[in-house]
Amino acid sequence: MSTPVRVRFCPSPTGSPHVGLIRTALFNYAFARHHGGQIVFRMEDTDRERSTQESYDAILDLWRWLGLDWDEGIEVGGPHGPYRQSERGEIYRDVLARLHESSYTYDCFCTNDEVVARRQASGSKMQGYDGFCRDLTDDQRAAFEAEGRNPVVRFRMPDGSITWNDLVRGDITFESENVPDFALSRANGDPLYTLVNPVDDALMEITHVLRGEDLLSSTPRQLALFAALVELGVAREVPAYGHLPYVMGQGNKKLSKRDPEAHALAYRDQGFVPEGLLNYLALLGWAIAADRDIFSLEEMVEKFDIGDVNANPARFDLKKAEAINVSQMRLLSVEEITHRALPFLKAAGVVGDPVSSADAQLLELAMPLVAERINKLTEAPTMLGFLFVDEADFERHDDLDDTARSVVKTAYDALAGLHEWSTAAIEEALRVALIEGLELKPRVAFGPVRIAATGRKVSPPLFESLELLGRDRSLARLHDAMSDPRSDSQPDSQSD
RNA sequence: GCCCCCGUCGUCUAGCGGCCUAGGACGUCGCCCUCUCACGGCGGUAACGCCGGUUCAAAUCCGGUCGGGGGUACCA
Repeated sequence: MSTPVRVRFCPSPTGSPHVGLIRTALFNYAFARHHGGQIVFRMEDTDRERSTQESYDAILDLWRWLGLDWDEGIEVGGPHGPYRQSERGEIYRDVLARLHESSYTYDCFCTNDEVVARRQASGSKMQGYDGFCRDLTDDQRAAFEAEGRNPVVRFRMPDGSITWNDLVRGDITFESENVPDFALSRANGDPLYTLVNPVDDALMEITHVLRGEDLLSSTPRQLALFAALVELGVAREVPAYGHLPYVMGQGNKKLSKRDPEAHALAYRDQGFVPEGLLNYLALLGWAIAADRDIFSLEEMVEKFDIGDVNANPARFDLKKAEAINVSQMRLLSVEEITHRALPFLKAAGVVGDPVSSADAQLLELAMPLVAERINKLTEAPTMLGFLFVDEADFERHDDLDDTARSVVKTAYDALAGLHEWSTAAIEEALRVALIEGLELKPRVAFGPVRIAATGRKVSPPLFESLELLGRDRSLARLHDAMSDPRSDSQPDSQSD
């Protein structure tokens, strides 16, 4: 009987959440759910300078939008709380005291400049802390304190080597001599990530740590600390570690917060569906099968194996992300697309909030026309606006030249006498008048009519659109278009 | 400098010794479908960084080399 899997989401609420953060969360999610395990969500807000409530809220928004749920942690509570590290100061102070009692740590009074100066003086090529304060005498301590210096607490790295079997990369070994003693708390007493992250993993009984490759080199330090925590009875066991590959941007650098495509929330705002973003992110380092790349979160959970994760960095490709998103959108029903597009339609003022019953009815008829041709939810308002706008506010976004206006006139004449205002009748009338009568190519014939009726070169299918627009509005717009050039000149001025 | 990670089409990847004259997807190019757009269909393009070894056989295993990335904080 193996111990149940427990993983954690542990973002730092600094700035706008990054897609790499989501990728990491997604893999943790898939791993935990695949094994029927639990997910703990804690906020690592020990950096008081950079942590913000705004960022905290954005992270929660994002997780909820994506549907990455958790079992324990912020917002939902649990037996190992509180789940904001800023509220766990007491716990860290206690652990620090116990580590100190057992001489796992020591006070260090050095400034960074002093360390660098000593390194240079000795001609050492090593960097990082040199262990100067490891064995201070009482007199030395007193001297530093007399200077008014406050010490940081450093962890005493044990001798030997540290090896772990990385879930993604296999055996990795560091020699301790290459891992300098590191600080666990600031001189002002504030705990640092180096302490807080392993301590909480221990206390929250995390069994598997899947995190970004950027943290790989801090793993030997955490493992050494963990060994001490186990000795002290703070930790039950050392979790397994797996380091996920980087998400790269353009060129050969990490996708940074500077890159616009790094901001996860932007995808929601640009009209991606969560299924699309998640599916694309899953592809960054993992594949469900050799010949398939469209799948649901549920399918990912079912098939996910951390051992299958690729160790090499993946470049974020917006084009592919968009393509995957389109594929996911096509899998949604018209009703679902309508539901998802509604906030965008409201925001654009295409429909009111709440939606009137007339608009709701029209929407139900119109959405089938656009659901399968929009690639992002934000395209819905652009495509549907012409149907909902008041006639007084209707405007044409594309121009008509004289030839086009004469086509519109012919179309108007053909439609004005129509007995039945249906898609089929409209199409028949326009084809007879324009294709057969004027002998025009379809695109030359219908383009001007489209612009006249919808205001744009791109719209839902024309005949259906005219039917939905209704006879009166359609004819009025055509009439307006054929007689009202947007320039100063009048249409009949040239016949003088 | 030192330490660690990584190396298959432009990009994401499949491949875990023979099924590979290396498969899929995105991109790109050409064609088809077509009332616009989007979708869709067909076809083309394009990769195992290099050098050694192990083996009857290597993209797959080993060593080296080169290249890329990260770390080397009182950030996370």
